[in-house]
Amino acid sequence: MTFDPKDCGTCPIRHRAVCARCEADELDALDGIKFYRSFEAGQSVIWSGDNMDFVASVVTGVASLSQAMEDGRTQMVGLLLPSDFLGRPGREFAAYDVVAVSNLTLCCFRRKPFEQIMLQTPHIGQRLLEMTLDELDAAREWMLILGRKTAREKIASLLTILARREASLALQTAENGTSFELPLTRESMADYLGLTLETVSRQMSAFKREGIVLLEGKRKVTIPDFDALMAETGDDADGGMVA
Amino acid sequence: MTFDPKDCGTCPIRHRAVCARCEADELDALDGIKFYRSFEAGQSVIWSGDNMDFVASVVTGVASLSQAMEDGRTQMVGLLLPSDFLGRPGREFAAYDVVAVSNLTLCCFRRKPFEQIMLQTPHIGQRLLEMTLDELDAAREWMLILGRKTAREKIASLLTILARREASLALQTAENGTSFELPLTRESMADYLGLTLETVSRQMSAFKREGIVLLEGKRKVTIPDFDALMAETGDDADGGMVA
DNA sequence: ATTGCGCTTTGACCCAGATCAAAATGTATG
DNA sequence: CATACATTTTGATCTGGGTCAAAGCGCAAT
Repeated sequence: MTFDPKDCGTCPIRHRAVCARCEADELDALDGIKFYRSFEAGQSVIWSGDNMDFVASVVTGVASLSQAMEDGRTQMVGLLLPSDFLGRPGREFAAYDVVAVSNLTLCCFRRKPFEQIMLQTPHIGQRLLEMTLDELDAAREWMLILGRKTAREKIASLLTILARREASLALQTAENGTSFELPLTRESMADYLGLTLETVSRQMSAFKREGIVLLEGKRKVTIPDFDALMAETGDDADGGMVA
Repeated sequence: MTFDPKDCGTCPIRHRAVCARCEADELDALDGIKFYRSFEAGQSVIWSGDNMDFVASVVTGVASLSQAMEDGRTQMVGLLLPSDFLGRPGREFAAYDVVAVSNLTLCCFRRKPFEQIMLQTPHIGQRLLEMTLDELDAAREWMLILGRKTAREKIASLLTILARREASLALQTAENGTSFELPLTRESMADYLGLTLETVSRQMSAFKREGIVLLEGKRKVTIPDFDALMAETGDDADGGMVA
């Protein structure tokens, strides 16, 4: 099925995005205020403090939210994958720097009318609440990673998270281990984890040396034994994230 | 005005909590499923993984949410002050350890009926969404602190946050600087900031020695020059948190 | 093929904060 | 008011990850 921007029925994130619970007439209302925007890998979507007159769903690709300190230190505070929501209803100015980590397509809604529609459409607010609560849980797991884990555990945790997301969004798990395209550069990984890119590189090399991950080229990652990787995250064995 | 548990009109968090936007009849519905619980400083409210059949608003006092790793490392991931919401509608088991940091009073709602009422009362869902978005912003500011700030900047940031909260909840700023009761032990501060308690103590001593904060006893904190403290946080001078 | 450029790897060294240990403050209890 | 226990402070030492520096890739453009 190819994606026809005119028809939400063909949209790849139709049943996971903020519009997931909408009925046909509700989709029509949204359709009237929506437009698509695309960005190439590396491009900036918006800068913190800029006026932001839209909110959006990530349709394809990956975007990062990050905060910068004036001396240049940077911390990624959000990683948006397909179906994730960008922006905050009621907020006029962007709170974070948003960058297209890979090629990116957004389904944008003009903010003011979106807020209006939201008032009349409980389904949207309900879904947004659910998504926001999920993001808050993810942020809290991330805080444990940032505050208490070693560099090695941080890398293992990130790979685990990416592998799981891949598995949930995609295809099937090949028997010979999980395998996916790393959407992040070493620097982005460092910004995600509160490390330097050198430390990220060293730990990746260590995992490669130990056979816990296999690297083809710089970006293709294969995890032959997912449990072995999990054991390095420092988390409970029983995959019991957010119990 | 003294607080009469029978009458939401006298409730100190009436216009900030999850029920802030409720009309009289909506409050009545909530009233039918609510009950109060109190905890002494240090007591556990609930353990991660426990069955949690209520959600709640903090009425008075302070509670912490934290995550523990099996080897004992602990990271605080939420600090709930009066009017903050505890629990997640639709979630059966607690995701975090919740501890009463100071003496604590909760206004609890039985979870199942609360979820029911929420479906019929957009005002509650709307307010909860707003509060959750605020918490997500706070979590993201916190992630910058955990990932990129020095110990000194972390302490300054925490004191700034507490002082600001105090200022917003309370009275007036005395001309001779802000002053408040530190609700956290050195260990809790360490858990909040991803440090050890020794490092927290050393940095507090340094600020005291430099006259940036004044300590009476172990808990009473006075900040003679708020801008001087702000300058130590590493944030933009123009107080422009979450722009 | 060669140059250039962005990204990654690797090495050598250093330091902020962790760890280990002890003393100094409270502050409850009998 | 002495004892016991929790909390905090301070000191001495160690180390994981940061910093600085220099090679190694790929890959695109000429």
